[in-house]
Amino acid sequence: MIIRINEYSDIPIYMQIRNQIVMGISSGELSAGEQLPTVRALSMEIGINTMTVSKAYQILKSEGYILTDRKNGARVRMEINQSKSLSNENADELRRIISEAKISGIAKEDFNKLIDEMWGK
Amino acid sequence: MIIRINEYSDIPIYMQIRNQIVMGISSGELSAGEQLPTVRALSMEIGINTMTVSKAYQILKSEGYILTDRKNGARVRMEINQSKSLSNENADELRRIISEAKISGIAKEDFNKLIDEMWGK
Amino acid sequence: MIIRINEYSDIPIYMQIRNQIVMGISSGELSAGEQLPTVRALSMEIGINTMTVSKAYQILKSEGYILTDRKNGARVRMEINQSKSLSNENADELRRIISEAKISGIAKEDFNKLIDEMWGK
Amino acid sequence: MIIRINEYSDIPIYMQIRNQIVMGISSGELSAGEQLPTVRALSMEIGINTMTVSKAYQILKSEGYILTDRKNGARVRMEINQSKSLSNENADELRRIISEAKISGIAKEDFNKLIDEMWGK
DNA sequence: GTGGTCTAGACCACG
DNA sequence: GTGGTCTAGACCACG
Repeated sequence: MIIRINEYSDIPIYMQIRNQIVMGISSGELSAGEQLPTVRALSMEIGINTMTVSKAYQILKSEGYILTDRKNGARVRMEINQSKSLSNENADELRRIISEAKISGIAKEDFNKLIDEMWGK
Repeated sequence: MIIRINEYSDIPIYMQIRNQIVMGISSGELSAGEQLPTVRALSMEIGINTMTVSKAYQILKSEGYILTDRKNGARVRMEINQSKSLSNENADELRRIISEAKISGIAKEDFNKLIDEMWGK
Repeated sequence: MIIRINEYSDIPIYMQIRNQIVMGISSGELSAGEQLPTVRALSMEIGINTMTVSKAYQILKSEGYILTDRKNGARVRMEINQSKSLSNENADELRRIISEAKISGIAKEDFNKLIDEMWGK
Repeated sequence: MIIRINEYSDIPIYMQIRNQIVMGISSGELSAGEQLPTVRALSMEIGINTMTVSKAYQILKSEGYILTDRKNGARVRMEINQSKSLSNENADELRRIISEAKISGIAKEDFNKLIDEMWGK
């Protein structure tokens, strides 16, 4: 899995890493139980500090997406907690995005199509 | 229109103001041409620095949502640019939210229902 | 409130800080809404790096014990979530401690007295 | 006696082994003088490095819980030192746990009941 | 002035 | 070899 950092983004690097790994898990690009690159390997690959990668991994761990053990590094968790609901933050964000979509003149059916595409088959 | 600030949110206050005004425009609570409160009035009402409100208005202006002139203060723009598409940032955010929704076990039809509710009739 | 770091402890410094603040809240030494020292002030006071203090505060924040805002720094949260149960980790620790207490020959009534003292009137 | 290792726990494996053996002694599952499995046998059984098991046994020996000799391997000590008091570390941990229990809204009588259950009849 | 982010570099426990 | 911890120092956004 390739992580791409946008150094000009307002989103902190550790959060970009976190987000891309979550999206990789969601898309199936990273499968349950799969090994993630080591903190050192990933930090060298994308040219950032190990602390920054480590912070991303710790967030993913605290969110229950990955597990780390001392021997093997980090792996995607086999059973991720299925809350079956959006976090309040994500719900707020979604409301904001929908508001902006409506103002920009996107039709409801086009927005639905966009969601379908992003969700995947 | 009432603006509610969460001073402990990770979202900067100026961005909370900006977001709520955009959502007000989108919902129709703020209509085209409608006068916004002055920077001074709004800052007093929500108990924050005028600079913070001013920053929110500047962003809204640069995004094309409002117009300001010295005489009349700020007003909702009559014709907001209808790009008919999401910004790259919003598209990225939407992808992230959908990813997290999928991992959390939300069914596609339930997500669609949520979108419908948020979008409004 | 005075924070004391034991540099020889196996417990990481950020965790010692976190623990002492939690105990301060529990004992009432830190009351709801009370201002915590700034990251910089506390790090200077106890002679450690700001990052280490910052990590302690971030953990306390994520656990719901404190709130931070950009203007005023960190404060004890007014309503802390009342789960009314021990975490699994704390329950495991408690079981281990009780086992060791029993082996060391502590009588049940003496252990109860110890709990009473620690709990406070 | 069955040892269960959680490879993802923050508690080092050697400490998990140490803890479970101490709890086994405390509960009576391991009786005074009873033979422990050899380092080699236990390490194979739970699928970990012999060094890790060896470290656990060394700690148990230094704490006075077991005796080792080349001929007979490790055995539970006949008379374990009865200090009749908690170690400083355990007392600190207990204070921390009680603090968190109080904050989480657990009533004193419920905490006492929990202690009773964990202590056993 | 406040917390948040990031780096370069170091050391350590674990296994 | 792995992640975890910590430092000294810097810069930044927010308000």
